[in-house]
Amino acid sequence: MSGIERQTGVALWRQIADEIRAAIGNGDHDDTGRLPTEAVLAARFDVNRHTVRQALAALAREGVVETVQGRGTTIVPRRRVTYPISTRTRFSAGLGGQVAQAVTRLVGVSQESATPELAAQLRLAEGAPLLRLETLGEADGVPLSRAVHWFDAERFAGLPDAYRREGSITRALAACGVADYVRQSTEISAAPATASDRADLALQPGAVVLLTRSLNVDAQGHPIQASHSRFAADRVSLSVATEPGSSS
Amino acid sequence: MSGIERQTGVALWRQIADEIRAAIGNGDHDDTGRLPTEAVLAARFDVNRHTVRQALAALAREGVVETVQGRGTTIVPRRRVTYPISTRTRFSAGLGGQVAQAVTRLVGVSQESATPELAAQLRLAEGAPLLRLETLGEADGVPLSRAVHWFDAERFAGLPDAYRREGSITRALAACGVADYVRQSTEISAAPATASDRADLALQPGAVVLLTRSLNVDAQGHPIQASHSRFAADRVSLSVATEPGSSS
DNA sequence: AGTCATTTGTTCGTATGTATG
DNA sequence: CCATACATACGAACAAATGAC
Repeated sequence: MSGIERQTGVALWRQIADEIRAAIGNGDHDDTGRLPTEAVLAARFDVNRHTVRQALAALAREGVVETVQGRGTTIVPRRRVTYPISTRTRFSAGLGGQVAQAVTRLVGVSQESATPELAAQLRLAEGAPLLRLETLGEADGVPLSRAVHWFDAERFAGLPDAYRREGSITRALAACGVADYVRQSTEISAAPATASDRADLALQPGAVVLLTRSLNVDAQGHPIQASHSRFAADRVSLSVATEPGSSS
Repeated sequence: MSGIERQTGVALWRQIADEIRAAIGNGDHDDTGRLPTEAVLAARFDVNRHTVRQALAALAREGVVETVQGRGTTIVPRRRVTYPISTRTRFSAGLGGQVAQAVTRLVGVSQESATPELAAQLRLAEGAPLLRLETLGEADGVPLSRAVHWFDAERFAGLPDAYRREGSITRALAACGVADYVRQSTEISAAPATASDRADLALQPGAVVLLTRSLNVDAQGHPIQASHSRFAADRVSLSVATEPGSSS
């Protein structure tokens, strides 16, 4: 069972590159961080050595591995940031300690009318005006997530200006009179990265994104913010603590 | 910005198929459930109509769309099962109401020694004997998830037999003296489906899996079960409720 | 019924990419 | 490096089915 298939529209060298990248991501390698030789890989995947070389060349271009003549191919170490999901979910604070600098940048502000789904979530009339903020989450200069946030445009008219002043949604909401809010629900799925994901998050073709749809409510339990986030799955994992007292 | 790229090792028709599949998954289509004509899609992606046809043919083979001569291509309605993650996470019960029949099948039992990570999670000595159960979760005959569960082999020696009698981990644990348990933590990530994922979950090449690593503890807070699960991302989404009183 | 525009299905040929040995 | 076999992509036709008039 070599695992790769022909005539699937994906070139063998790319399938092999994807398998090796996934294996590296799962930590399936010995302590040396050394990949098997090209001849061994060619035998394992049941392809010609040329094909393995093409796969390794692609991974080297991505920066996943490094190949040196006479020495072999070694894995370039990389780590995955864990993003906690709890009642207190906030982007920058959640990454604290794992990275030197976590920032969210505002990349777009617009107004649109509520779809049925968003209206129901935010308890507004269908078609009600919504404020739409697009943000890019980065850690140490590496893009981690792209998100779209929707707010009641009437209640939060001053939010974009506040965001530009304060530099975070939490502080911008505080400036708009929301002293506190909690994450009520999060729905998580995953999908292949789209072309715009690849552009915004600097991903390779074949990469995967983690998708979340979440709702934040204020202290009175009234919904204030609906969000759709897209995380680079090879750089982020989500952590859910399900302890009864997790609200503290 | 057509979004697709040439010479990436992924055939254009497959990139287009992936884009269309993702768009359908995101609900980006009008109410008619009708796809644009081949000519329109060819113009949008800036490719020949043949190439679009190849992409649509692949999606039709997957069952995502249906094409009729003279009429066009329509989306085959499909829904995604939502799997709730909470302190009370149980496979079959969580899907109740969404599907007619949810079952977990035991597909493998073996014994192995604890890795450092598993030993720390289960509070056992490194190398301690572990019971390893592999299960396949299905809903209405469609495979949804594949999971590996680890238990202390000494404490739960009778578990495999109990599972075969009872047909569920929850009831098997009850038979082993664990009247109740709760989900303590869940870590979620995503990755391209591996070859064995595709085989076990009947996935197409290019499919994506949602990965969870979780820990269950008994009423005294002592860890009893560590699990690694792999969900078919196009058939399952995970739902996290983060309400303070969600333990009920 | 028939006509028409629209849309998918099929068949040529040609050029380039992929994979092997 | 080469030669060979097959997959991929394009272009230009024409055939066949659909739905509306």
